Formats: sequence, structure tokens, C-alpha cells
Amino acid sequence: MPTFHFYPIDITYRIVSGKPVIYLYGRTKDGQRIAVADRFDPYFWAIPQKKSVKERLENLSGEKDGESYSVTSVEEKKKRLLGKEVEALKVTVSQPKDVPLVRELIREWDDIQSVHEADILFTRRYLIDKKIIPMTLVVVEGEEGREESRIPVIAATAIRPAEDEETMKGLGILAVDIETYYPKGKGIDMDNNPILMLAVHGETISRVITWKRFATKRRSIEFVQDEAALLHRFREIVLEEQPDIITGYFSDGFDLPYIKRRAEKLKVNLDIGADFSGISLKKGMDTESKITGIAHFDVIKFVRGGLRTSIATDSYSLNAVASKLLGETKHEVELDDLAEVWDKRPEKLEPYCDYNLQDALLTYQLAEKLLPNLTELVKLIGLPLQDCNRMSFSQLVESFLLRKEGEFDEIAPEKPTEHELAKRRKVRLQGAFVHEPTPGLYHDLAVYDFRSLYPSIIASHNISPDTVREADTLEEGAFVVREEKVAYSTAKKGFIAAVVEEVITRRMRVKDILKKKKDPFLEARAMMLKILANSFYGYLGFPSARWYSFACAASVTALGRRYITETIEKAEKAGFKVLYSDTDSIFLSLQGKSKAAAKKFVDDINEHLPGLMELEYEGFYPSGIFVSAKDNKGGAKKRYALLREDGSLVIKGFEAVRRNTSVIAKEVQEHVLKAILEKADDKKALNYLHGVIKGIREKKLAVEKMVIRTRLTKPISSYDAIGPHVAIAKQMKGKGIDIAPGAIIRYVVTTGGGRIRDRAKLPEATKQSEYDADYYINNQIIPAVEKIFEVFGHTKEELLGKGAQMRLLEF
DNA sequence: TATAGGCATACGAGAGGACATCC
DNA sequence: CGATGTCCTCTCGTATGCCT
Repeated sequence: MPTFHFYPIDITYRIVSGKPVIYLYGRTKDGQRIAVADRFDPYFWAIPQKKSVKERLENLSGEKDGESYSVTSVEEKKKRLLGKEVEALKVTVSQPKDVPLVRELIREWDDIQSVHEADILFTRRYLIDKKIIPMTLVVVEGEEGREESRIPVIAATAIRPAEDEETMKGLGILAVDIETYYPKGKGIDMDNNPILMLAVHGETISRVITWKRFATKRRSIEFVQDEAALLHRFREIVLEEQPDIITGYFSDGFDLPYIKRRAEKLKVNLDIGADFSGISLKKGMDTESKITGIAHFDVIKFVRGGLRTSIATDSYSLNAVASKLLGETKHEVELDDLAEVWDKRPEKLEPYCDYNLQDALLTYQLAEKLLPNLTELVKLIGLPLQDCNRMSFSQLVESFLLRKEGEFDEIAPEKPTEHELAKRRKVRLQGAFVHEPTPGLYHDLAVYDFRSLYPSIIASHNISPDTVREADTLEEGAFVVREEKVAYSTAKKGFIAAVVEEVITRRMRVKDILKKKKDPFLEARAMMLKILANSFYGYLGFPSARWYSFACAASVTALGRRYITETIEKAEKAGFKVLYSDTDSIFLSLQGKSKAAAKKFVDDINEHLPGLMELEYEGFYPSGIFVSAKDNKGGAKKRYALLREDGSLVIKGFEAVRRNTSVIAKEVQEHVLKAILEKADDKKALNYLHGVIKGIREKKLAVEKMVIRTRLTKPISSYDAIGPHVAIAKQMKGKGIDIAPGAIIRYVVTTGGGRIRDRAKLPEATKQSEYDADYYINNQIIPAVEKIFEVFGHTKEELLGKGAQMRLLEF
């Protein structure tokens, strides 16, 4: 029997002669594309009330809506449900579609207590049970069958993961980007507006295909007869290139669905899938586009999803993300004019082709850059790239737990019912502790952080839904969280606590190796492990989670508060002055002590911390400033600025780092903070401020500096309070511009009376003489710097330059 | 088909008061 | 002189976007 070593990339199933067959698509070690077909039977778990139900289950079959269903076998297994031993029944049915049918049926039975894991997708069940991890080497025994397929199909007789967990390398990526006919002011219309150009970029290809001829020397531009020919060429290129991954930027919702629709319209057969299928769409809240046998990597879904917390950007445009991750900004063209240029001035199309190709290139580079992260996620979670690409944090955790539960003989708890969900949503979880700072300018600060505070609490105190006990438990050694009136058994490692501990220790090992040698793949692994570890606490408090536990989530934060306040007390006892603290960080004033003493402080703390918990010395800062809150009720939390030893600034919470503040106010605030932190030079900062105010009054500043950007978070019609950005969004909609939730609205406030929203205008339609100087001075600049100058005793009048005049008047 | 909570701030909505005007 | 309308001030709720 021949043996194949191959890396699976995609998975699907089909019913063959009435039986479900799994198809794994991938590439062999020597680069051949193959598919592997394997028989597998769908099943789920039932916990019986009485053992006698087994026989009734075994004989269950019938018909519903003309489709027959049947239970093929029932097996008794000892399992655990939240740590408690149960006699579970493994109910195997004949087809995946029988699973929901049979579940609904038997759920009503009196002798069935509960039904579990019936909602786990068939292909995922297969991967978990066979311990197969996509993009990781698998050994298959079997013969090549005679199926109709683009690539050889091996009928597996045996399949297992390879001994060494070798990861797939050298994947072929093909980036796709289209430009479409899009008349000004009209919405997207896939039925009537053709694709004008299509760019592809891969390792061996970089080309734009378009169907209007113009004179050009670009060898990258290829002309074809018409749109149908363009689609034919796209098909040809995909088949020639045989990519493992097709990538795009929002290609889930735009490029691929558009290509699909146009191909249908023009009757072009886009049979690019390994099984001759085309692009398939999974419609929902947002569309997912899929091609059998090829993984579809939509870069925006990954950047906005799993990597959201690790990549700081206030915009998810291709341009913004590329400049953040690649340090490149693209060359823009006026896309709004494309339709007109196409119709009337085709000789001017070249820049559009360049732009199109550039987008494909940037997307390719982004995919290449992020592939190590996505690959690590695939290896960690064990689901195909297509799925890991689109996962939310809760799905990430849950998929990981489902992969791990077998090691603990656990069965997943059921998803909450609507009623249970409503109940969970009602309770609110107390969060972290934030220490109120005393406003002022400080020198010589040391900053400390608990390393992965919440995950380390979970692991170190065995916090897990299966270890929760009553506070007055008599269980020996149980750890009591008095704040929440619960305790945690220490007799046996809890499922989630053990899993979190494993993630933390794996990350520590990777970090250790990285200290000796740089490695982008290990960097990516460390990053994904951190993201995963940090997601568990939120998951425990997430109402829709299977392993939801209010007690656990509340205990984690309670212990977080306990540890941070204890550390604050110890710092004060050690002679430091505590300036600020938020959740897991502490800012100390050295009070004349040495940096060495500051570094040593962590040892005193760590000596008494349990398990994996650790306080880290984050760094020394020559100066830092905290300001009072607007209402003057004390120091403002989550707003501060620090000066690093290398001269750079750390600004948190201030307008300078907020999107919905005008450019000018951000600039002024940052400038003032810098002057004050570097040299405590408030006089110089004041002079600068007066200069800017004068410039604004005299209308010497560009409109662009006055632009305020605000995100529209919901449909325009559902707003109760109509703010300036909503008013502008309404105007834009009136002009036929497509405005959807998530859009960033830009506006400038112009002169006049009344509400601000009535004076807001689109920046493009605003002249430099029109912006409202008073608004920008009184509502933007002054609020941004007032509290900073207040630290030096400067009043608002002084800031406005009125101080001197008043003194003259008095005199 | 939302991982969690804590917090600052801006602006509109709406109530209530001062004041002017009109009959 | 009371009824009515306008404008201003104040409080509160809504909305956004940050921090950990």
C-alpha cells in the first residue's frame, strides 16, 4: 500500500453512495497537490437519565421533510462534564445532516438529561478526533482512486499525524484585486457594473488584465477582448499558478463575490476549485468566500479580528495597514473618476492599472508578512487557515478548548439557551482597580507590570469552571476568594486552568529560545500564544461561551485587584511614592532612590507571589505628567504622558492619541507635552500656544488641520442623538454616497451660530476662510492643553492671551 | 453572527428660568 | 399683567474612543 506524506490545507466533505466522506486537500512533501478521501461517521454525545435509553436510541430512525435519518450505533463511554464523571452515550448517525435532526428529537425525551457537541461541524470533529493539524505533516496510506477531480484523490486506508510536527513551508500565495465600473455617487452594483481591471500578484506573476486598450509601455498590463475574457484569464492564471493561498483585502465581501457574480452573469465557467466547483459564498452578517482546495486569506479579516489588539491602527484601510506593517504608503489615484476616464479618456487609464497592481502587491506583501502568525494560529488551534483567518477571540478560545478536552476526557457544556443567555447578560462583573493620580509633573519614575496578570492568576490559583466550590467548602487545601464568596479546589488541576498554564509555559519556553536567537516564526508563535492566553479571562465572562463561569471571571478580577493593591502597599512601605496604577501596572516615584533599588523592588514582590505570577520591571522614565479631570473632581485616570530616556514620548488617553480630535489640537497638545516633559519649560510652551491661536484667528492654517474624524457606529436611522458626524453622514447619503456603519466621517466646523452639527461641513467643501476659529480655539485647543498648563498654575485666560491685557486694565 | 470592564470627554436633548414682547 | 416666544444655562443621556 503506497504511503503519502502531505500537508492538508483545506477540508470538506461529500456524501458518496449515501455515506459521508472527508476530503482533505493539500500538498505532498515534494510539492504535488493531492486530495485525500477518508470515511468518517458523524456523532454527538448524550447524557442519559436512565441507562435503558440506550436501546431506544439504537433503534431510532425515521423521516423528516422527506429525508430519512438514522442512528447507526450507540456506545457507552465514561466522560467528564465540568469535572464530574458521567456515563455518556456516543450517538453515531448516518449523515452529518442527521445530527441536528436527532438532537432536536431526543432532547425532548424524559430519559435524556442533556445533549452535547451536536453543533460541532463535521469536518472539525474529524480533525480533532484524528489529531490532524492543517499545514502540519500527515502520513496517509491508500491508493489513488478514479474520481473526477483536478488533482489525484487518494482513498485513505489509514491516516495519522507524522511523528515530527513538521510545518508546511514555501506556500504559493496569489493576491487578487479588482477595480470596477463605479459611477460617481452610485452604490456598488455587481449586476450592472463590470470589472474593468483585475490584478494578480504572486511569486512568478505580477500582472493587470484589462479590456480597454490604450498606449502603454508597461509589460505588466495585459489587454483582453472584453470582461468575459478577463474572467477567463483569471481562471487560467489560477489554474496555472496552483496557489495554496488566494489573498485579497476585503476579498471575502468584495473581490471574490464580485468575480463570482460577473462570471455567472457572463456565463463564464469559473471551475477553479479542486473539485471543479467555483467560488462559493457563505452569507451571513458578512460574507465568507471560499474555493475548494485553496485557502482564502482575507487580510482585513485577520488584522481586524485575531490581531486587533496587537496591531495599533485607527483605520483598517489597506493604505493605513500597509504603512503600519510594511512601512509603505501607496500611491493614490482618484478612484472616483475611474468610470469617467474609462468612458471618455482611456489614454489616461495607465495610472489606474498601476494602482490596481500596487494594491495586489501590497496585499501580497501583507499576506506574506502575516502568514507566520496565521500559520502559528492554525497549528495552535488545529483548524484550517480559512477558519483561523476569520476567528473572533471567543471562537479562538473555544476551538482550542474543544481540541484539548479529549486529554481531560471532558465533554463540552451545551451552548446557553436564549433564556440562560438573558440571565447571564443581566449580571455585571466587577473589573479592575485604577489608582487615582495626583495631578503634577514628576521626575524619576519607575513603571512595573504584572506579566500576563489574568492568565497567571487563572493558572496559579486553579481557577476553572470545574474546580469552583462553595466558599465554606470543607475540601482540604481549597483556595478561598473571599471577595466573591467562592473557593477553588486544589485536589486536581482544573481543565481551563491546566490549559492556560500550558499556554503560558509554552510561551515562556519560546521566549527563552528567542532570547538567544531571533526567529520570525517563533516571534509569531509567542505573539499568538500571548493573544490566546489573554483571551481566556474575557471568554469566561462572555455570556455565549460554553465554558462561561461568572464565578471564575469575577474571581480573576477580584484577585487582580487584591494583588495590585497589596503591591501598592508594599511599594509605599518600601519608601516609594505610588503615582498611578491601572489593572496590572504600577507607576512609582523613586523619591531619591537609585535605579538599582527600583529594579530590586520586583524581587521583594516576586518572592511572595504564587505559581506563574510575576511582577516585571518595565522601565525608568525621567519625567511624567498627570493632570486633573475636567470636572476638577481629582486626578484624571487613563490620561498621562511619560518621557523615555531616549527622548521619545509615551502618551496615553490624551486627545493627542484620539481619532475624534482635530489634527491641530493633537499637534498642539503633543508639542506642549514635549516642552514640559523635556525641560519643564511652560513659558516656551505658552508662547508656542499663543502663536498657534493667532494663526487660527488669522485663518492661516489649512482646512486639513481642522478635520475631525469620527466613526459611524450604527445605521444613521438608529441614532437618538444626532452629532456632527451623523449630520454629515446624512448629507453624504443624500448625495448618493454609500455610508455604512464603520465608516469614518470627516468634517470641519464652520462659523455661524447654533448647534455644532448644523455648522459641520465636508472638508472638501470648506474654504480656509470658513472654519470657525472660536470653535477650534475654545472647543479643541484649549480643552486639550488647559489641564496641562494648570499643573503650572496657568489659567485659561492666560492661555487665551488675556492675562496681560487684564493686568493692564487693572493697572 | 461581540472576549471583559473602567474611564474621560463632547455634544445633543430637554427642562427650567430670565427676559422681552405683545395684547 | 398675563400669555407667549426666545435665548441661555444646567443636567442628563448618548456616543465615541481610549486604557489595561
